[in-house]
Amino acid sequence: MKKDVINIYDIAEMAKVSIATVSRVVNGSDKVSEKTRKKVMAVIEEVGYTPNVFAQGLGLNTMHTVGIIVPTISDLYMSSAVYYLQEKLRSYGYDCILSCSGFELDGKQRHVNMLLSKHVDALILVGSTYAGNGEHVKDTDYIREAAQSVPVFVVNGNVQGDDVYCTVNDDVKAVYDVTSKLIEQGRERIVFLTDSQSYSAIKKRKGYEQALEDHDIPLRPELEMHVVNRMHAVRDQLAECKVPFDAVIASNDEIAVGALKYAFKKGLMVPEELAVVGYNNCSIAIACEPELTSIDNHIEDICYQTVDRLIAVIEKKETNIEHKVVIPCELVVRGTTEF
Amino acid sequence: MKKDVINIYDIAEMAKVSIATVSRVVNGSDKVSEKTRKKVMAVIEEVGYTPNVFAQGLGLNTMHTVGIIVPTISDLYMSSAVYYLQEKLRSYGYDCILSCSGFELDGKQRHVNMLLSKHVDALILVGSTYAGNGEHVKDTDYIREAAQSVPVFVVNGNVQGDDVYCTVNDDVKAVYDVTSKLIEQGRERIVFLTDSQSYSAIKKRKGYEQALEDHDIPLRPELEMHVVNRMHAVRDQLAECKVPFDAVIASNDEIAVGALKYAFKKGLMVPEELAVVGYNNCSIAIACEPELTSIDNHIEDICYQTVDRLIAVIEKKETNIEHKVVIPCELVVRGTTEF
DNA sequence: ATAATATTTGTAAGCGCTTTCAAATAAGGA
DNA sequence: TCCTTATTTGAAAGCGCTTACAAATATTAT
Repeated sequence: MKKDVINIYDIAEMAKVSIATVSRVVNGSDKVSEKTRKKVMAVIEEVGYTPNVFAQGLGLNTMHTVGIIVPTISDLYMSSAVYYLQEKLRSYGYDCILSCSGFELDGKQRHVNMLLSKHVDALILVGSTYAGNGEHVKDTDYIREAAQSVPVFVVNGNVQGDDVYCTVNDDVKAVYDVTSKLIEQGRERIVFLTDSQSYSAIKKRKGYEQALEDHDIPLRPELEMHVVNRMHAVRDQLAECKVPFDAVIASNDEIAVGALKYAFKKGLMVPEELAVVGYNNCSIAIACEPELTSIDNHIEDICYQTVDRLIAVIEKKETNIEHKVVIPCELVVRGTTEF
Repeated sequence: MKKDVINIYDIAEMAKVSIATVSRVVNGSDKVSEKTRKKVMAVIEEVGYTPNVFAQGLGLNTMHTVGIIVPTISDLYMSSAVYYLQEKLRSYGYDCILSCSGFELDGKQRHVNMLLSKHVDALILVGSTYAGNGEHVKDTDYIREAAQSVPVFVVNGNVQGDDVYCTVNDDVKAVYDVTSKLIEQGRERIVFLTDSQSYSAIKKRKGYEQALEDHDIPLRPELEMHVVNRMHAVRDQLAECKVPFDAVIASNDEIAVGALKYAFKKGLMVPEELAVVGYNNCSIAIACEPELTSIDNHIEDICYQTVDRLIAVIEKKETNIEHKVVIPCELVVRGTTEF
């Protein structure tokens, strides 16, 4: 099966130079006379030589690989994040090792350690750094610890630390704005639905609460609901809500569709009787009818920003890279609101 | 940043044994007396030693890593495949390097080579081995070539070759059955929608055509449509169909939802006036209203089957592993049909 | 108790590459 | 032309690990 693989010695011999010279031309660097470079390159091309990554790694202690940890990938938000991240990384010549850790802390911790032991050049953690009560909790200690070995980049999470870099959305503003818009259209009983206590969920809630406050609308705890991330469950949970409501803001599109299903079952007109706003603007948002107004978090921008800074950190050894970058969201208006 | 890393020599010294012994206990294998094993383990635990993968790789020429190549990951089918694959692989102690190659042949080829140069232990290709005219074409030559270096596993594609292993659905039967069911309910003008010429698309079409033939219904070419994989495009394309129709079978759920949107726009009753069947049974199938009847391809089973055989091949060096395994599909009935 | 055998441990030779340092060659100045 | 300096090359020492083989120790049979 394995076909004999040719190594640097073979090339050296064929090109009649030393292995050091071959190594130099392979790595582009250093001073090699144009003549010998051509000669060596010719041989390399001819036999199709690629250096052994292990040996290379042993020497350089890098494999041009970054580890990506997501809680799950069977979720449109996560999968598109992974897609953009790996695409951009590849454009810089880096591969990525993917790891789905689940949502639990110890899973994440384990996966971080596994990736570190693989000698990745950096780590990217996507989403869901639980923030507990809203404070900066020590659940993120393992991230800071990992950052002692390798720079860590957090997508849509907030972690402070020396070699930790975050890229986040301005979720507070996005939800504040859309809530305000609903209020200004005369809706006063706005449900806020979220499925987690993640950093971004907390920001979204803050935007919601702030908007109510600024418009002198009392906050009703019954309208701030915690749901599981499944459409039918959301639908049923809404059906049990005692207090009437005329709008729903959801922390992702799946939950929003659950709200739509609730309206459908109840026979409510959308958006007239119930306005619904989703989040992430993923493909599910246009699968339903009417199509979902959703807040687009520009995940593509977030990922590109993240990778750009990652490369800057690990390659150029730059030191003045921003530790936190905020990407704006954009409201995409469709049929579930009257905007 | 990088903290000093301790190596096998340190452990050997601390445990007062040779590095060979340390290596033995790390690799679990071989004969090491229980006493020394405990002693060494204690030291390892205490200082938290993990072997350097590069050095390990240099010796063993494996890194316990498999490469996964998907055309894209921002697609629910692909992302769940990746999810299940990597989950199962990890349970065997393997990591995976993910690579999104795009749908083009040369992209795939490039990505295969990149992964091979990373010394993966095996390669998994998901979906879309284009089959051209339905024959076994040489677009798959690069796969056979890759299989000379490392065993290759194809999920939902059909490639023959020495070290190539395939796991596929019985799509012919699934579509045959559902088409027959529609016909037996009196529907005669059934549209078949597909977005590709992939191996599985061809099987699906075959099932469709066979069912028509067996029920003496003439095949109408206008009803076999090739569409792009975007809901609105599908909707508009259906609107342009000159021939009337009363059922749609789509090669994935996204396309099926496009058909639903067509019905909605036209004011057609679903399922009474138009029945719709999707494929893959992904979350989008329950986002729409009525919810989509869809053929579940049991991607989880496919992935597990694939990984089980992969491990059997690369670890146990077994030789009588099946080269092709067929996983049955299951029709999940919801509101878009009258089954 | 001693020889013969089985078990455990250690020594040392790679694995393929990078890189320092010295040697060889080319270029420049007198 | 010969000597000094810049440039290009090569020899060799690792990087941290695995593993064949030899040495040492423990076990069993006689």
